[in-house]
Amino acid sequence: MSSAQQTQKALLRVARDHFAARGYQGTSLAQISAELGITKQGLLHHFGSKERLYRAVLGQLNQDLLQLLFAAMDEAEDPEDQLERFFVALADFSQAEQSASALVIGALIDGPGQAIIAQDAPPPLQDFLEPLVALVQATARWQKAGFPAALSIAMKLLGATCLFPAVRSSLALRFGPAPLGQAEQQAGAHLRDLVRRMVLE
Amino acid sequence: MSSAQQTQKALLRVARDHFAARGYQGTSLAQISAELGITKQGLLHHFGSKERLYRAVLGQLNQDLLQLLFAAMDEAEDPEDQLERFFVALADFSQAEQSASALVIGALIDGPGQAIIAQDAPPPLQDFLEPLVALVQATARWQKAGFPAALSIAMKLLGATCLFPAVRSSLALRFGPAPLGQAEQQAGAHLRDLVRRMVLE
DNA sequence: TATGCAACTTACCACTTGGTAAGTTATCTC
DNA sequence: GAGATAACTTACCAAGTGGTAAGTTGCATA
Repeated sequence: MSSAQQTQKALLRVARDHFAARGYQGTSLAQISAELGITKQGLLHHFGSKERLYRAVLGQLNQDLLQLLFAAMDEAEDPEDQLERFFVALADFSQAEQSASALVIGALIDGPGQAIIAQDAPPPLQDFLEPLVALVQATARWQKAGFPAALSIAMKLLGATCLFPAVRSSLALRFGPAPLGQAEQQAGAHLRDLVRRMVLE
Repeated sequence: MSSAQQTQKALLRVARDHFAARGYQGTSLAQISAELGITKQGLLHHFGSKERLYRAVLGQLNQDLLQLLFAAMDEAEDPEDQLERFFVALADFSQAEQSASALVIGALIDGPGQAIIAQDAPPPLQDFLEPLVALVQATARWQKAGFPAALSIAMKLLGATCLFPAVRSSLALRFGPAPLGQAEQQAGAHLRDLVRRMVLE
């Protein structure tokens, strides 16, 4: 990997954490570049604008999610098992990369529609959402219910998976770090149970 | 009701919609006051600061959620039925008041921890979260699992309920308004099913 | 050694942000 | 009618925003 790609990856990593922790509007290029030890304009040199930087972060996230999804689809035969594996993998991923779930929620909430992302650009995470909904629709339980039903179910599963990791630090302040640690340990099993119950007849 | 209270309610309503649609950081006092037809300083006169205005909005939301929760608890005997009724009521409420679910997610994500809300102040929605978790813990399935498990389950149910309404407009742009309308119609039934499957043994 | 180019930096810029100070107007009570 | 108080307004302000322009540095290749 060239050193240019290395630096870009480092920039993206720091930018991703800032966007995840404070949202798009709450993140300033000055903050990111200060943490990187470069000037704001050095950051702009690589990505051109704040919006393009955000899109690059979401593009990376999109790839990560797609990789999790396809890996889960390779590991199992039935769509039901594939979904279960994917969401558990997503929960694990969100636990390891604290930023992921907050980014997912943020990208969905202020993805298109608001002025953050240009309307002609492809909506962020769309490449990931479409096969996910298709996978829900491939299950025996939901294949006759139509696309809107599959979309509704997919969003419920995604919400159940992503909210907890995204608000983890907030909950730790509310209920104490010890209960939160225990809750986090059990979250994976609970999620597996939830997905199975929603996907099996 | 005095006219002062009436105007304050109108201010809160408009502010709530802005905070819900664009988040705390993305909302400016100038935008809110422009929509209200008053000056930014007229708005500050009532609430003192942006943070206090936000806290007032979240306080109102907290009351609304508590009312839904207690109403559900009055309507049924078993904690399982109470939970089912509450989450369906919350979904209906989120459909009527488009801002509610986005506010819930926002309040949880950037509630305490970040610099938005002063750390000594009580965390927003805490009065609502505690009885909700307690209600989960009162069910036969989860009462032996301990508080952390109940917290994990409560957040999953909340995420499953709130994500879809919060990202509704974004999804409408992605998949078209017609499928979204159908998905919205079925979301209540899906949610009822999900809560029941997670709460019953 | 010369050329070119990516990777920056310094210096700005126009604009918006939340917030303060002081003054004005209307309303309500005594 | 007098006085107080709530409900504003106009006029600012310092700080921070994303972004542009122009220059500098260092390295790779011809």
